[in-house]
Amino acid sequence: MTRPSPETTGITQDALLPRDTRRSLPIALLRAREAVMGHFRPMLALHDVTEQQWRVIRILAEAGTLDASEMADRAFILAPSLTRIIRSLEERGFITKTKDAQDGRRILLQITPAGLKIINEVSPDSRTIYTALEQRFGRERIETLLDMLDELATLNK
Amino acid sequence: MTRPSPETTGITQDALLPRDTRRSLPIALLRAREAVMGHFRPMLALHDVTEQQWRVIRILAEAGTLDASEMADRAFILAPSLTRIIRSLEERGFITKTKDAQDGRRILLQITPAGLKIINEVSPDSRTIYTALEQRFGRERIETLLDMLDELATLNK
DNA sequence: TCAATATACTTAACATGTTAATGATATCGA
DNA sequence: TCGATATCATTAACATGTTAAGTATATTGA
Repeated sequence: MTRPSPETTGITQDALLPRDTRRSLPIALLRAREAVMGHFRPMLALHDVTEQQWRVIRILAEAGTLDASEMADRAFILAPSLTRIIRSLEERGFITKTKDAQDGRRILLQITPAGLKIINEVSPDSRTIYTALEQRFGRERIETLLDMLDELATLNK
Repeated sequence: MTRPSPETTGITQDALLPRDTRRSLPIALLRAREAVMGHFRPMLALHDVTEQQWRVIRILAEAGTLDASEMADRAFILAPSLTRIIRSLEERGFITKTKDAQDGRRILLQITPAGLKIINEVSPDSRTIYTALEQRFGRERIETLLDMLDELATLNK
């Protein structure tokens, strides 16, 4: 995995070139994420939920009632996307949406029995996949990786 | 950062619950990636290029002429997205698109002088941001992280 | 109290992600 | 040689990402 010589790159002013793309942190993060999701996505598709829809109902099951802002934080979904996902999940009967009585700006989200049903259907498959990943990559190393990723994510906070 | 007790989560059947969302590898990868791109995106926006457009012209500058499939591999962009990005970059005069004479299915991509101009404008800013990141996170640790991410991405190949 | 400001969510507009289907060209094999 | 199959790129359709603007409600401070 050495960098090709300038003669083969079509460019010679090496000092002006950006970093080697193959060691780019953003792309490496994308590839890794995609590799991981590649294991989960087909299974989620079988249950007819998208990755983001799954994140939202899963977090609701985990945390109980949440308002949209907190959900956006936890699921790491931007507000405009969340608005659409909430609409879709509500139409499909997986969650309910009510206005907060104390603060009329806030929208409270709650999972429904149908939502819990999906959770119970998907969770075993999800666990199986995750366990296999853990065994292949190593539980310890996943923990290490999670710690590094968290540090990277919170560098400027 | 301990998991809340079941009483506060709205759920009691813990065995059926998915893994703790806060230690989810896909979300952690997303957060980390977003944190990194958060440094670069505003700068790219000033130069009026998206992250993906930047990846494409940067790889073209690095590698010379490439066909669309190879570009998709290297930039980690799916073919349908790449089709649109190529159209946009061609309209803006940053790349040229020609049919391969040997294989009529393939599209050959090449960077233009205008494309190189953008590279030369953006690269210094990009390097500055990356260097700052390296200093804060540690060059060694970035290398370690890149290795782990690469391994994760290639687990099933 | 009330005007200015801030916050929570939504909408708009455009770019990209994702899967499936399609069209065009190459390649393979009987 | 030619039909079956594979490969490359595009299109279609829908979901999400991203930034900016808009709407409604809360909060603040003179």
